[in-house]
Amino acid sequence: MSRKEDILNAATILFSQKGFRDTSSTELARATGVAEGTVFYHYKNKEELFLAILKQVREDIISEFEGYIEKKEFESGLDMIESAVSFYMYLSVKMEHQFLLLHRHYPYELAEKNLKCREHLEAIYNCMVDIFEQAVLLGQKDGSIECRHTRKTALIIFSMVDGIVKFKIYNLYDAGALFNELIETCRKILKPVRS
Amino acid sequence: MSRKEDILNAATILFSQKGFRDTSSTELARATGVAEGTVFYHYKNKEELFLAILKQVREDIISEFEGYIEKKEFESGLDMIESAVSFYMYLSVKMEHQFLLLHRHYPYELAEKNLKCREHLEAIYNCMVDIFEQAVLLGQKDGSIECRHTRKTALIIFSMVDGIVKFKIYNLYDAGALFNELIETCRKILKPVRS
DNA sequence: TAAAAAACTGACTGAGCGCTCAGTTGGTTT
DNA sequence: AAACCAACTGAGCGCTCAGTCAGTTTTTTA
Repeated sequence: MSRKEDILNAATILFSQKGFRDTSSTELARATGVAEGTVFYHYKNKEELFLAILKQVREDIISEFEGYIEKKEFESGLDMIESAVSFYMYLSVKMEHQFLLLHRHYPYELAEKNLKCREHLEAIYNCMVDIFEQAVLLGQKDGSIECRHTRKTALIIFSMVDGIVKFKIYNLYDAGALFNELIETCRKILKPVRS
Repeated sequence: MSRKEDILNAATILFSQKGFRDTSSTELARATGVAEGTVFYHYKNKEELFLAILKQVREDIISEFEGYIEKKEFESGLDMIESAVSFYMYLSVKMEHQFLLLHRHYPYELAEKNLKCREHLEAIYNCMVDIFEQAVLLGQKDGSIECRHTRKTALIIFSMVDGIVKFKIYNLYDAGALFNELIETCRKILKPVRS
């Protein structure tokens, strides 16, 4: 792995754990095992390094999700939603640093003034909500799901899962303990009413 | 209002908008209209000021919620849940600075090393989840709600609403547009299955 | 009304910050 | 062997920061 990648990887962890502002360039250099100047040789400043990280996060998360959706076969739309929820929870552990970074405030602050940053964030969220939406659409066709507003329902399911993951990340509640309940809740929200 | 309160109020807004680290003591002083030394006369350092803010947030949010629950009469447990959800969304606008502060990462980071901070955060979340739980319990008694795990269900409903509010705060999606859908989703999650 | 106490001031400090740049290195080309 | 180059180094620069403190003003007390 190149030095440039080393710096990016170390910075991903440090920024996610300590925050962008609270991670000094001295720390970045020491964590990577290079001189401070090397950091700025590869990235012209801290902000550019952060954007490079976000680009990487975007590519990693999207390729993970799309790879998963492509590979797996789903019995129904409802099954696809449940799978997507499970996979999101699994990814939040596997890619904990990246997810922690996305649950910090800095990216959204930077997005206010930096178009590229906003683009990365939107790409990440759109990819994920799109998959939920696809699943709802599929379920509406095959009859496993019944709901009025496809996009809005996808958003609500997503925000519910994301909210649970946030609780875990912030050490407020254990997300794992809520997993079964979460899947059951999805079914309740989406399953056709038997009347 | 005393100077001390002035500083606390100005700091609440600045910390919520710019973050703890990115708000300098010079800025705090200028925003309040006092000398820099005055800030440190009343609060021995920035962290203590932050804790004082969090204590205030805790008291304000809890008194708002408890005041609301005490005053209002609810037709049923389900009605109480819906009211609580609405009230949470209403409060997130009315007390936008306080809510924004709670959606930042800093409080949870400080909570890792500062017991008092952790206590404030837990008190805030417990108060809110408790109200949701009370409503679920009430609904289980009066038949308007059917669910297996009271606390877990309360947590999921809460995290869903909190997730939606986060989207609004981070400028990703408009929470208002999702309000009706949100209430409808609560009903789906909680209403007894008519079979 | 004088003394004491509390509130307040703002210039100042040392530490730490992001970032620069002149210089070194080791490998490749001429 | 001379010239070249990208990669890398780390001391140091200008600047900002949280926090201090000696001194002043305002309020309370006796």
